[in-house]
Amino acid sequence: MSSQPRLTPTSYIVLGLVEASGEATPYDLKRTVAKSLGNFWSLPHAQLYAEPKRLAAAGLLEERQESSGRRRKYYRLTEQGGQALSEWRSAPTEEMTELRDLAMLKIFFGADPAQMAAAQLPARRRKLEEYEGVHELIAEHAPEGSLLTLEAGIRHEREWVRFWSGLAEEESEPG
Amino acid sequence: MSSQPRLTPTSYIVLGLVEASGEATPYDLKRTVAKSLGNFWSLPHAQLYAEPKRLAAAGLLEERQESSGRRRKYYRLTEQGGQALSEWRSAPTEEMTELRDLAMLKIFFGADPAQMAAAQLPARRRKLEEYEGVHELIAEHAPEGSLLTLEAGIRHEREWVRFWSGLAEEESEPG
DNA sequence: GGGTACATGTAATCAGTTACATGATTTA
DNA sequence: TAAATCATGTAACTGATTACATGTACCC
Repeated sequence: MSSQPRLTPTSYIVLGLVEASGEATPYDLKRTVAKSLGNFWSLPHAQLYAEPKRLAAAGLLEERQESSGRRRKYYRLTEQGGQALSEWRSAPTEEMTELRDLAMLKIFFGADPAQMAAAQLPARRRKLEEYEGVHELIAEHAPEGSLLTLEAGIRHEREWVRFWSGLAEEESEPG
Repeated sequence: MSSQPRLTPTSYIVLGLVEASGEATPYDLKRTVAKSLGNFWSLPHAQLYAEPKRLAAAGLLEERQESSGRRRKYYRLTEQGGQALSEWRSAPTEEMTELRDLAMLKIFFGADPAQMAAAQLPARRRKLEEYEGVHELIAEHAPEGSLLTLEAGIRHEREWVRFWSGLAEEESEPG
């Protein structure tokens, strides 16, 4: 009768993705993460095998295994799992993520800002462009939640680009 | 002769803080983190006991214990530790932290944006004000690195405030 | 002089990461 | 048909978090 283990963000990611799919294998989850969620909250694929198992043991997912061929494991929400997900999702949170940015950590400890900016700026710009491309592609049909997430990501990338631009050494115009 | 264990960000935080102090006990580190670094990269205090021990075993810190009274442990950088820190610090990184924001995760999975905004906005505003207060206090004398870190934090908080403001339900003016 | 908060640390657990392993498809 | 890549998973490790535990100083 499934004593509750601690539910982590990873747990809810799995529950949420399974809900969206109806039924999914860990590999399905992996692909979905790669496409949609992974940009702002990625997970190593091993967790997408381990976590559903935990959740199934806790009674929040139901596991079904193919009896032949690849013997894939399919998961779907149980009543209990659906309820846990709804409760979590509809509970507003004040929690605020820390920056935890490696480049900033180095700067905190005295690294040269201009040098760090030289490495960060192009990477941030690339990422920003990528996001903006995706946004254009999916703006019409994507569910509101994933659009908003993407938009938040874009805003913060823009902020990073502004920030690092300010620290980058000015390239003097040739001529 | 101390085989290198994996050095994590936590390791460099400890090395960096010890370098800044000259010599420090885990409790000193804890207080320093609480004041300066903890806002953008916090650690549970137990790690500030465990990690110096690891680093000492690896030859990057030198441990000295009081022989009486509280028998505190004092740590200072070894040559090797100083070098590891310098190398890490001066290596520019392209790595980009993901957002990993709980509220956004809930929204991704369909939570009501206005409700989430109602919880996030005041919290973000408080944090922003706090940062701005600290900034005014230390702007004159703080080392460049910690000022920049704080400024990055402020910019991102502002972005969050803008973002959630856009999602918050407009309070209709009474009258 | 008894309680409360600060100081200092250890132990146990567990989630997350890395590494390993192998079967099925596709492609050259 | 060999090589490479995709699909599917398990095992081992270890850093991070939580919980526990005790000593010292301060306060009423």
